[in-house]
Parts: sequence; C-alpha cells; structure tokens
Amino acid sequence: MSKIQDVANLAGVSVATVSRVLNNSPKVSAKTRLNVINAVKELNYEPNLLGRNLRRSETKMILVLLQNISNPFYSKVIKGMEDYGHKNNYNVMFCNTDSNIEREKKYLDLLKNKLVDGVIFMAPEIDIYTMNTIGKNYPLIQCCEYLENSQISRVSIDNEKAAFEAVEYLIKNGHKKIGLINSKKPHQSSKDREKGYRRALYENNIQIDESLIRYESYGFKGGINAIKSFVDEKKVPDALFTVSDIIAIGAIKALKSFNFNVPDDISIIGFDNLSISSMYDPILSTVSQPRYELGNKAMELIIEIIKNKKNIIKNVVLNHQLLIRESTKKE
Amino acid sequence: MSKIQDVANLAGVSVATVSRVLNNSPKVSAKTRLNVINAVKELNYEPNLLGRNLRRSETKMILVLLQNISNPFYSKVIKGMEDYGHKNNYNVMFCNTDSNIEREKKYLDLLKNKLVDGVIFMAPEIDIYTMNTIGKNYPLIQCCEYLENSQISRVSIDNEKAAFEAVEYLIKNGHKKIGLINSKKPHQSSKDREKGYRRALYENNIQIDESLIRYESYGFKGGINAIKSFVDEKKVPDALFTVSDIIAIGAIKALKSFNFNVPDDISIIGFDNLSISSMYDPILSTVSQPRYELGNKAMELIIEIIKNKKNIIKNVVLNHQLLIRESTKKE
DNA sequence: TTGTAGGCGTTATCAT
DNA sequence: ATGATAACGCCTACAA
Repeated sequence: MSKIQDVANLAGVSVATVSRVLNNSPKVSAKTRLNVINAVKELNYEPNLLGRNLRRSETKMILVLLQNISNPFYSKVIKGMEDYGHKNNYNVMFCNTDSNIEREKKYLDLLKNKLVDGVIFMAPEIDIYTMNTIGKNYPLIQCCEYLENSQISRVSIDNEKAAFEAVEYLIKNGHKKIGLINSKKPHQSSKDREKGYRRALYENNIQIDESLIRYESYGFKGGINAIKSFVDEKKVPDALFTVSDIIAIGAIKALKSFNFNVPDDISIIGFDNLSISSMYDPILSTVSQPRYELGNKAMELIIEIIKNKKNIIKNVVLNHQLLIRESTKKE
Repeated sequence: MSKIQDVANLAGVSVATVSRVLNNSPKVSAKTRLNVINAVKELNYEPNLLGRNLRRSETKMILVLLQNISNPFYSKVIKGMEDYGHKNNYNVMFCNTDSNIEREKKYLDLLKNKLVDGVIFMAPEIDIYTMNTIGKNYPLIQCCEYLENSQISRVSIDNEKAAFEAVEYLIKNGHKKIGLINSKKPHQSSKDREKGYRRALYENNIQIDESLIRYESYGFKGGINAIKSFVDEKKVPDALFTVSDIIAIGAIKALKSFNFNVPDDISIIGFDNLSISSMYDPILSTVSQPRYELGNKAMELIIEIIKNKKNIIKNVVLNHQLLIRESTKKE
C-alpha cells in the first residue's frame, strides 16, 4: 500500500506538493500537477484518511441515532439526510439504539472520540440535561422526535395541529364517538398528537370520553389489542385516530376479524403515510409528514453547526398533509 | 478538550502509563492505575480515537452495503450483524447503494481510505473482476445476494432448493397452472429461485408454460402489474410463486380487485417472510430465511478475515423454512 | 513498573 | 511554486 511519500518520490516532488494536488490547491503548476497525478495513478495510490482526519481533526461523518433502522418511517428521512450530506461531502452513518439508553450512550462515544463530526437524534433516550451538556461541546440536532425545552435545535412537524386536523375531519364527517389509539411510550410527538385530538373534540363541543382512549405498544399488535379491548368492553368507537399507520393497520385487521367494515362501520385515520398504508385494503387515510425534507433539513442544520461552530437554537417546523383515502367515510 | 498528556500531567505519570491504563495493560501497579483513572475522571478525558486508529491502522468499523436500508428484508439481518459486531467491539455502518454502481464505488473508497476495516456486500453492483481484485487486498464478504463464482466468501440460503420446495408444495396440493412472478433484475437469488421453480415442474412432469412467467419490478407494483397482464391475457394461473413477499402482496391486492379469492381461486407463496406478510389478509405463505443468522454469520466471517489476514473462500449455506399459512389452499 | 521517544500518514506553516 | 518540517493524538518498542 503506497503512501504519500512514495508518490512524492515517483513524481520527483515533495510530499507537500502531492498533498496540494490531492487537495486541489491552486498553487501548483500545471506541469507538476500532471506529474503527481500520473504518479498517483501508477501507484494506485489511495490517501489514508486516518492521517488526514487526525491532522484536520474531522471525519466528515455524521451519526444518525434512530430507534430502529427498519422502521419504514425512516426510509425517506434517511434519503433526505444522505442526499444533503453527500452533496456536502459528508458520509452518514445510521445506528439503532433499540430505545436502549446504554446503547445510545455507547454510540455517543463516537462523537466524543472524534470519530464522527456530529449527531442527529431521531428518538432521543437520554435525559434533557445530558443532551444539553453534550450539545454544549458537540454538534447535535434533533429530527422529528425531540425533547421539549432542550437547548438543541430541531426540525419536525406540528404534531398537535396535524392531529387536530385529522380528528376535526372525522368530526366534520359526522363522527361523534371518536377513539384514540396512542403509544404507551410517552414520546413528545405522541403527547402532542393526543393534545390535538383532545383539542379537536373540545373545540367541537364533544365530551371527551376517556374510555375511548387506549395506550398500546407502537405497532401492529398495539392496534389489534386496542380493538380487542374495545370489543371486550362492548364499546366500539365509530371512528379512530391512531398515532401511527402501523397501529391503524393492526386495528383494521382486528376489526375485520370481528366483522366490522372499514370505513362503513368505522372510519380510521393513521399517521405517517408509510408505504404499507397505500398497499393495504382499504387504503389508509393518514397524515403525511414531509419525511425527505425533514431529513434534508436536519442534515443542513448539523452541517451548519459544524461549519459555524456556533449554535443558535432553531425550531424548524415543516408542513404536514392530511391524506383522505379509503379508510374514512365521507358524509 | 483534554488529551492524554493532560491526564499524564495530572496523574504525575508519563503518557505511556496512561495509555497502558486505558488499554488495560496488566503491567501497571494498582496504585498508579487508580491515580490515572482518577485523573481521567477529573478531566473528563475521552481518548481521541483518530490518533489510536492511525497508530493501529484499524478502525473497528465494518461497512455494510445494501440496496436500500429501508427494505424490510434487511431488518433482522442488520440486527444479526450488529449483535455479532458489538460483541466483538466492532461498529457497523450501513449504507444505501440504491443499486447505483457509482455510489457503491464511492463507499468502497472508505475501505481503501482505511476508514473501515471490511465490507459486507448485500447486493453487489460491481463486476466480478473488480470484486475479486478488491478482495485480494481488503476484507470482503457477501451476504444473501452474491456474484456466482467470485473468489469472495459468502453466506446465503439455497435459493434453488427453497423455491423447488415451495413450488412442489403447490403441485402436491393439486395445482397445475403454476405461475412465477420474478424480478426483472437478474440477481443470483432470483435466477436460482426460477431454476427451482422450473425443476419442480419438470420433476413433477408438468410442462413449463412460459406464458405463466412474468418479470416485473421488485415490489408491490410488480405484483399488481403481473396480475393485470394475466387478466388481460385471460390466462390466470391457479397458483403463484413469487420471488418476494412484497410482490406477492401486490398480486393479492390486484387479485382482490378482480374479485379473485386467495386462496380459494388462487394459492400464492411469497419469499422472505417479511413482517408485513403476517399482517396481511390473508396471511401469506412464504419461504423464511434465517435472516438474523445470515447477518450474524456474515459478520463472523468478515471479522475472521480481518483477524487472520488470510482469506479462505467459504460458501456458507444456512437453512430456509417453508411457512404454509393462509394464502395457500390445502388439498 | 515506568519513562523516553519514534512513528502512524497526512496537512499546514513558514521559508525559499 | 515548491520544499522542509512540525504538528495532530496515540501506541509501543526499548531502555531504565
């Protein structure tokens, strides 16, 4: 494996000149540059970036911490991050925390150990104090999910408003007994979506019936369990808002098994517009987040912090969209 | 940000001793070790791994190249890789190639630039010659998908046999007009699955009817299109084998829209046992790959290569499983 | 058991 | 425009 000195020898120049050529410095004569380039080719030279990284004290690598990479929600967010990152010569590394705080902390060591230049959180597990402390010393951004009141910039949608609109749509279309299936885990987005649900009922003079609210695991089974418990209690809502598509799909599957028809008997609105939601039968009405843009923006913000070394706290809110499709009955 | 020298100063020892403590060298007196540890804590010292990596010329980082991280097939494979990697002090980095050869080559630079210690391919785009060449100089492994006859170790299932068994099951249960929906992209696994399909028909004395075979995009739409074309040609099979669950689900969705019942009118067997396949209605019969183990083994192999520096070509074949569920009619 | 010092491969400053 | 050389932070002979 050849190193910069070998190239220098072959080209008959100093390592400094080789380095200049490699880094596109303008102060190299055309002739020398050509010499060097030929030597590089002849030796099949590949710069050892460990040396460069140490010297420059940067890695051009961003770490993205998410709950689990296989969550379909992330796919477009990831794309948005990668695109912006690559355009700016950054590589992006995605790591699963599995909602495990120890694991998250382990990954944060990559930051402290200078192996990555910045971290984007998509589902922070650490407490707000730790997050703020790390954020004082290292570039940090929160994307989609976040700790409220933290001193760390974030980009997300307005979850409260989105939920409000979804539930209001159900109300405007004649539904009265509107249930909520929320996640057991009290993420900020879930809390906000529940707030929106409650406000929509409140502002439309519908008494909130706590027996129509369920807190379940965030997934297919959560939806199934919620429906089972509604059926058990012989009190099935005439419409449902769920904090995720995957919960909604579980709910639909369970409703079918109890011979309820969606949307004729029950309307359902999910959240996130996952690809599966348009494959399902019926195609799910849902709230769509601008996932690509969320990722893109998060990457923009972190690179900005890295470059500017200063940290102005920003709360970027992007627009969501209510998608009405087959799982909701129109009045 | 403190460095090793600061710790040494505070502890009243040399940097060598600090380094020894950090690396758990046994030749440090208990007292000195304690001193150092205290100094480390007091200064909140975090070693700069860029220095270490350069010095040791390793990063303890494995790069996994896959088509797209959001493909649900990968989720458990990824978990298997991470678990084995972490247990052996390796970090794992997953990157999307989007089936783009340029992008793949770009990521391979991380290997040449010494930023990762090895690469696992899950859907190689580069040609066999390039792969072999790189494999001569750097640790490489193929997982699930692979280039046949390459000089690079791999771990996968026996796709031909798995397909054979699936199709034979359909035959044994009374189906005669058995269609195949394959992927347009001629990946090795798809080719092998088609081989298995053909062999099953052949060995059971069923004439292969090429008009029952479709090559479509690898996804939901592929399944839909295939069914549309069968219906257009007024020649719908009485059973279908598809090379992926997601194609199978597209097919089911389309069949429903044409008022075919699965499995009463048509039996379908997919491939991969994606989580969505057990959420669907009907629950999909499919071939399950030991995805966690595939990932685990691939990681084991690459770490082995890295440690041993020698490269014995291995073809590891793990066992698949035919899962018969709701989308197939029993005779 | 501990310290000294050289070197990993690169970049960047300062001469020339 | 080019070269010599000192870092970057760490590890590890080798010496003591």
